[in-house]
Amino acid sequence: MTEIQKVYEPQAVEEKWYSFWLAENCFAGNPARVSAKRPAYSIVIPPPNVTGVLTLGHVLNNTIQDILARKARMDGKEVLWLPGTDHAGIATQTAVEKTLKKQGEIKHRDDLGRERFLEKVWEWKGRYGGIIIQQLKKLGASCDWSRERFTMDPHYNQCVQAVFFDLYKKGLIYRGKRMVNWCPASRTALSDEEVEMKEQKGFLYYFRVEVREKPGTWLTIATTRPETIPGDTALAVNPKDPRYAGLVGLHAVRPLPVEMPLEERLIPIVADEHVDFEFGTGVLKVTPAHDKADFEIGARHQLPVVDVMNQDGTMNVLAGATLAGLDRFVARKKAAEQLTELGVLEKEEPYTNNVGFSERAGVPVEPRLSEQWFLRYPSREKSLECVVNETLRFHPARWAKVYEHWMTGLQDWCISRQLWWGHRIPVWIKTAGPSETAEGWTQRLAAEFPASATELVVRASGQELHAATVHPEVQQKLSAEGWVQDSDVLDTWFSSWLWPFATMGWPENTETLKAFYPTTDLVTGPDIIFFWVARMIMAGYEYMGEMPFKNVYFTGIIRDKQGRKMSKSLGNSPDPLEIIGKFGADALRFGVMRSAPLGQDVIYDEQNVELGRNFCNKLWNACRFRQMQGGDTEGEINPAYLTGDDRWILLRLDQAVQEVSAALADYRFNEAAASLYRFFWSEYCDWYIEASKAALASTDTERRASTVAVIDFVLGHVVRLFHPFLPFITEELWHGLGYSRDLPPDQGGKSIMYAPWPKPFTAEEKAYFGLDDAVDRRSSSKYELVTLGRNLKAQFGMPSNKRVKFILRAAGEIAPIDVEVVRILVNAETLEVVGSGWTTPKGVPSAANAFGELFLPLTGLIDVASERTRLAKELEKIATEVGKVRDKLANPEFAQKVPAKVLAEHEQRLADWLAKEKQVHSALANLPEA
RNA sequence: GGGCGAGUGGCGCAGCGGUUAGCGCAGCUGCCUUACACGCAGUUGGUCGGGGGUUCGAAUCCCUCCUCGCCCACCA
Repeated sequence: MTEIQKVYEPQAVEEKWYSFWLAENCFAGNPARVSAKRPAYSIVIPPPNVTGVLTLGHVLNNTIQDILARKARMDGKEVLWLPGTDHAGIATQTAVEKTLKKQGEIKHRDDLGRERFLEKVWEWKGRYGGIIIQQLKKLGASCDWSRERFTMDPHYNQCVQAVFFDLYKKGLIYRGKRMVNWCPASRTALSDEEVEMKEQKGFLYYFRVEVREKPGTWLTIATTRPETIPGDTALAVNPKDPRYAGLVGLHAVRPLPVEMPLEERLIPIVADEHVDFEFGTGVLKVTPAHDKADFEIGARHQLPVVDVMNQDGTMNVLAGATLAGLDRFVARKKAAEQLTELGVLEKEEPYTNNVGFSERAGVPVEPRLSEQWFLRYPSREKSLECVVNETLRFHPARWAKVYEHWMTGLQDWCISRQLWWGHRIPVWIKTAGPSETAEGWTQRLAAEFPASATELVVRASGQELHAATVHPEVQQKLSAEGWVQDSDVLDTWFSSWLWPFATMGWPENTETLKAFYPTTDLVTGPDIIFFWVARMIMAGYEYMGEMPFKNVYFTGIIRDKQGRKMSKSLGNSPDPLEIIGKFGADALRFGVMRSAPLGQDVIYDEQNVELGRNFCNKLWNACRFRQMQGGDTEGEINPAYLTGDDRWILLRLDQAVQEVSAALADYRFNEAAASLYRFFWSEYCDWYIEASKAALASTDTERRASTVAVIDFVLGHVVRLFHPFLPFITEELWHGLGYSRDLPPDQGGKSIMYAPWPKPFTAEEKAYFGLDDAVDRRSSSKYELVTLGRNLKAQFGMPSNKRVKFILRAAGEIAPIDVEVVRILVNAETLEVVGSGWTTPKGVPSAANAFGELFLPLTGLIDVASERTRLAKELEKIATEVGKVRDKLANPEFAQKVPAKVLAEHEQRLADWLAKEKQVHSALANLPEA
């Protein structure tokens, strides 16, 4: 540290080191360096939306990835953390469209047309596309930026097309007219996963219809959607329902549209198992065009399908003159009014039911019959199996169940979207003319383009011919011949699912793929387990023959203090960049990680970041303290000079190294952070540094040098252990303290990120430094006695800075250095050491433990009565505990059944309490008469 | 309706068969003791959601109930 400031100021330090890392190419993952001795470690980033901005969710997610990547580098692995962004079809298109509308440029995207609109989106991407990447850099993310990918890169587009083509060829992709989830706001189909069920308050409308063949016979029907009545093409009852047994096969008169001739409003009454006769009246109106279940009933009974709605959710002419043109929700009310006017509405009751919402647009989806592309998922068995048998591990493991459940009930995936921003479907369509056949076209094109044989499939589909091809010349030819390319694009996730290998150069078998696929860890939120994780696994097996990652770590969701999800609309989502500006990136990282238990939601509280900031400052100052001591950097530790405190801190360090390594291996980041925090703050700073001041003040230069060497040893470990969490400050300290000095560049000489991860001591090292349990116990009990001594002062109302005289009667031999340590720690003016023969003067408060006895001679200043009360209270507590242990031991069954070890423990505990009781008794007896 | 997760001092968490139930924050009381007031020392709070059971022994295992959160599910 060139400049020693009292307070750590992160901004300049962060700038400096991030530029340094980039300039030195520290983040590059190089397949050529991978070997048996240097194994590969890889992560692909969950690509954020290209036009997105950093949220706390990203902070959590990417900090975890960065910790994993940095730890792996320190473990000597060749690390590739591959970054990039996602084109995010609907989200981006809607955002751009909205902005253009707001700016008054257009009313609808149709005003621009496909080409010009796409130009605008690319323009937008150019303007805002880099923001989130820059923000990730501020966080300290150690991605290999030279490999940044975008899901609409030309190469990536080729991958998507190739995969589409391949699946089409395999017959897994098909086109069909089916019920899909239609979003009237975005005017596109959605997959089932993009639909969110929400409770909706509405009404259940009861209306009646007359049976044509039995005038005077009326049936009452309950529905939540009266506006779809004009689309009803049947009534259905359960075949087992005795109430309606005689009516099946007859007809009812549909009330709407009113202007329609009665004969055209006759609909059959059919019997279908699907009808629940407990619900409503047991009579179901069947609207095949606007309900998935109804569609199926319709199919079973060959009912006509009458679509009464437009793409945008307004009613069309088939809904009748009154409803036509109205929005579906307005039409609902209007239809109810019409029923009232007709006198057939019996009642409306308030009713709450589940309605599917488009998760992007936030409006109810409309089940709608339309022509779409579907995918029957490939490689399903392997994908299910690998998670079930834990070849691919989920952390926490419970998500495996969720995955299993979904994989078991897999439905085909609707992959086409009626959008413009995305990968256009590589299929050309033509209405088949007379004598035109798929075979004919295949032969013709194959003759003209011999190389196209494996890149072209022509199929007949009803009246149409479909030519799927990834061959550019064939594509041109088809256009020239009057074929028209399908105007739909693919679901964004149809490109994202290729991410782990498409970003590494697939379909070529690149060096990168060979070295880094499958990736090691994937870090993502459980909310995209189906959207992304599951699909990547299937794509991985299908195209690489192997799983895409070995581990998936599912983060929690970031919530605010009140436990609410962070959201823009609630305004409870703080800007991470502002937080970084205020507290520093390390502070944010540490604050978030400390409060992020494995797989548990994270409550975000700025206080945690403040704590992180304070922690960095503490670390800074502890290193500053070291620097003020001068002396050689990382000198030799001479075992002959090690104090009890030195040995104790080395033992505790060893413990911390083990704890942190184990926690990180299990993805228990918060525990790793907590271990480090505790070790560094409570053990190293609060006890060791203070105790070491005795040795540092020593005139014995050897002793002093040895302690400085211990400090360097511990700090050198501490900064490395912290580096994955706090990359910036640790880099600064690593160089500032000169720990990088004698190391080769690839082992920490250049950057701490290549310094080896600390290892626990070997048995030999422990023996060499004389580290054993006895050392630990003795120092611990020394510190415990210090605490008791401090308590004495506090109890007698002495300010902690008041330097008084203490007397110590040690339980055994005591080294002179320890006397000085105790003196400093209790902040005594003098500490007089007396022998066991020393008699206690009357009225001197004392405290004792295994280490010895401390006396605080106050020469008559103490309040005898309150001291008596205090000791009496203490005795009371001891008596309770003694009682508890005695009762246990007295229980014959206890002695019989309990393991010997536990029995011994209890006996020891009793002895300890009794000893303590004796001490308190004598202290009490020692009080002067009142 | 099914599945999952969580209920421990004011707040956030740890402990998951045997400890005097821990930790951090906040609170309170002293302190600017020359690394750090983004700090130091000391300290008040809980009997572990309710009930039942297993056990020599339960916050920890089992059963049941309650509360909260998430996911899945075509009852109109």
